[in-house]
Amino acid sequence: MSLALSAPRELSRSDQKKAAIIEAATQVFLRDGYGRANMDSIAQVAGVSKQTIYHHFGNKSDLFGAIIRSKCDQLLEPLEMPSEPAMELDEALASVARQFIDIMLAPSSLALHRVLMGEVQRFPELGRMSYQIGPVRIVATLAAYLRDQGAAGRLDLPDAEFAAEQFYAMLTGHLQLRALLGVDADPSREQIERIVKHAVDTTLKIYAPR
Amino acid sequence: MSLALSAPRELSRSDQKKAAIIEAATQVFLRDGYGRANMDSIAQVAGVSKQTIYHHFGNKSDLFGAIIRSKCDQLLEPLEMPSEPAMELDEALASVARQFIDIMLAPSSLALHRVLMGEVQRFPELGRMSYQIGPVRIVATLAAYLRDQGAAGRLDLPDAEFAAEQFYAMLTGHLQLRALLGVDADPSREQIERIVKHAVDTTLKIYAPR
DNA sequence: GTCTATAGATCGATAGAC
DNA sequence: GTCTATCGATCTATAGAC
Repeated sequence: MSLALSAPRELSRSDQKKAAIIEAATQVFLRDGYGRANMDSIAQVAGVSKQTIYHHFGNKSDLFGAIIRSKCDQLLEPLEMPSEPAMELDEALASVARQFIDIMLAPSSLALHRVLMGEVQRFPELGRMSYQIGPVRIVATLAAYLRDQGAAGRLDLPDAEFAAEQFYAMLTGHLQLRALLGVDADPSREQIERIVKHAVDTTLKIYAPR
Repeated sequence: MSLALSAPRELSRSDQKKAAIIEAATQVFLRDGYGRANMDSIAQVAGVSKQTIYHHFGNKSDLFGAIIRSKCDQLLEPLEMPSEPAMELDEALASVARQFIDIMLAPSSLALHRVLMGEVQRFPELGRMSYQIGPVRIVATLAAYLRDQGAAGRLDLPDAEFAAEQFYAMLTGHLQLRALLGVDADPSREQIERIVKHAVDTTLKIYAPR
């Protein structure tokens, strides 16, 4: 009776376990770091046996690579530039700036960076990958927006890519370093707004059309 | 004969070994990270037995704290602001900026940050300490200089501390993140000069006296 | 494919001689 | 104070039953 029904709409038992392992491993690796994370904890959190993990992922470092990849994909999903021309330039930049800051101060984003930075020597390609998926995509998106504004005559930019990088740097600067070192991990809305306003004002002033 | 001579001018055998342990532990911890560093390697590099380490430092985490403290002290030693009034404002800022960048991209500085960020959960006070000794001191030194320039009428700053933080952020932004993630760890002189010039020009333009 | 049980290796810390 | 030798805990990875 229920034989044919379950085929297309559900993951197989095996794929369910695989997903559970990725979720559990993400949690444990980001909480404990690569070195202190152990396969027994991951198996316990995932509700599977250790051998099931080894069957699906081979070994600890491959499992680590898999969860970093999945986390990177997931973190940058909701990145959107304002496309409505109705929005004023300064409000559009401020809105993007708030988005960047929220992403970069999200607990899982901080945990990802912390874990990754401790392991760049061992997994150089993971550091490069997360940079490509994170900052590079953010800067490219912003640069494209700035270029459009330049073409429309609202800005005078010699190098949109560089301007985007510097905009990003002004936002990220102290907030991210502080958070990564565990100092003032939860800045107030006022602090954030001040930094956003400064970055937007500075960018508009420097690249104002003559 | 040589009995009284050696007293004041040399460290005792014990202190020599202690210094050797700190040097070896710094090297091993910064290279391998806290988790993968092991006491046997440290003992071997220092040329002492493991028990000698335990006698001087109690346990692994206390040894780690000791070497982080010593490294922090040592890294920020050569920080100087230009005090000669002969130097032009833009050249002075550029010279400080180059100093900051050199410090922050120094291999041992990067290694320190990487190791520390991976361990903030376990050693929260070490993250805070390194932030106080590093960025806070840098920003305070720069803010004092900017305040002087403001008092002399060469700048119009509502908040020297904030201006210093933003100057620092513009320098540190992408270079540090990239280096920490192992992407482009050795930027060219041209790249650095471009970032320095942009940070100096921006600061001077924004805070130009009316 | 999934489980239990365990091999094999590493490492922090200590005991005890000198 | 410093050494050698070793314990005991922990963890990755695998063997073998179902």
